[in-house]
Amino acid sequence: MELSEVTGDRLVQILATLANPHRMRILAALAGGQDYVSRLAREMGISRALLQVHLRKLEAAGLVTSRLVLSEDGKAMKYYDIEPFSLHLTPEALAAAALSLTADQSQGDRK
Amino acid sequence: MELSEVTGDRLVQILATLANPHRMRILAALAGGQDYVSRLAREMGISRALLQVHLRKLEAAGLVTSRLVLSEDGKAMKYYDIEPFSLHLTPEALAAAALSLTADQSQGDRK
DNA sequence: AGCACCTGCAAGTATTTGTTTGCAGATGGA
DNA sequence: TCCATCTGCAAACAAATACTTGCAGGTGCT
Repeated sequence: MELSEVTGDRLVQILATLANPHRMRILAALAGGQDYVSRLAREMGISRALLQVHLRKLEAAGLVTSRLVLSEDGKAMKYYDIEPFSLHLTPEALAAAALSLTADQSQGDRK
Repeated sequence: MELSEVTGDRLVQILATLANPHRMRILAALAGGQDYVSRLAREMGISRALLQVHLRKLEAAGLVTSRLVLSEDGKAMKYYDIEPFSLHLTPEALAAAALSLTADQSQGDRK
């Protein structure tokens, strides 16, 4: 995923997702290879519930992908992989992205 | 500012600061040249108080710098400039940054 | 003095985000 | 059956962020 391919709103979402210690560690762990939820939770020393919440955010932001895999012994395991990305943040790049931010509040109507 | 120069904690701070529509627009505006608070607020159509809050965050993250300038007509204006940065975010780069995240909670003590 | 500019900040509230706890369902093996 | 493993999620609470409002101080010009 490249910076030029994302809208301003999506970039905000991606950055907000990356801006969290837990999620940064999760990505770091997955950078070393795919893993499934329970094991990853054990390795990181955090609760499965908490990990799941963060994984959902990461997936919503498109930074990781998941797939359900049936292990040899019949257990259903959910594996997560990193979705490669390369975002080169510079003032100019952000300025370009800012152009595609949705209106919302803030602009146009000062009283 | 380069990615290799910042710690994981600082990277989290920087990303959290960038992950906001207002701040992204502010950077976009400043990318076009320095500006002072009141004028910038007018151009963006947001309140000065709100702008100041965001500018303080941007400055705390080291993304902009400020200096007080006395205009010809005696008014004290606070000018803000962008502090150039170039952060190339990739899974590997984040994994490296994650190594320098401070301990806090999350790691080491699963019960 | 009154108005138009410039600055700064804190208190209070609204909103969003993060975390825990608890429950539920499934499989395989002892 | 009971235990260990895997999954999922929502409700409730805690904490961090965002935003508004209101006040205060300054200069210069009419």
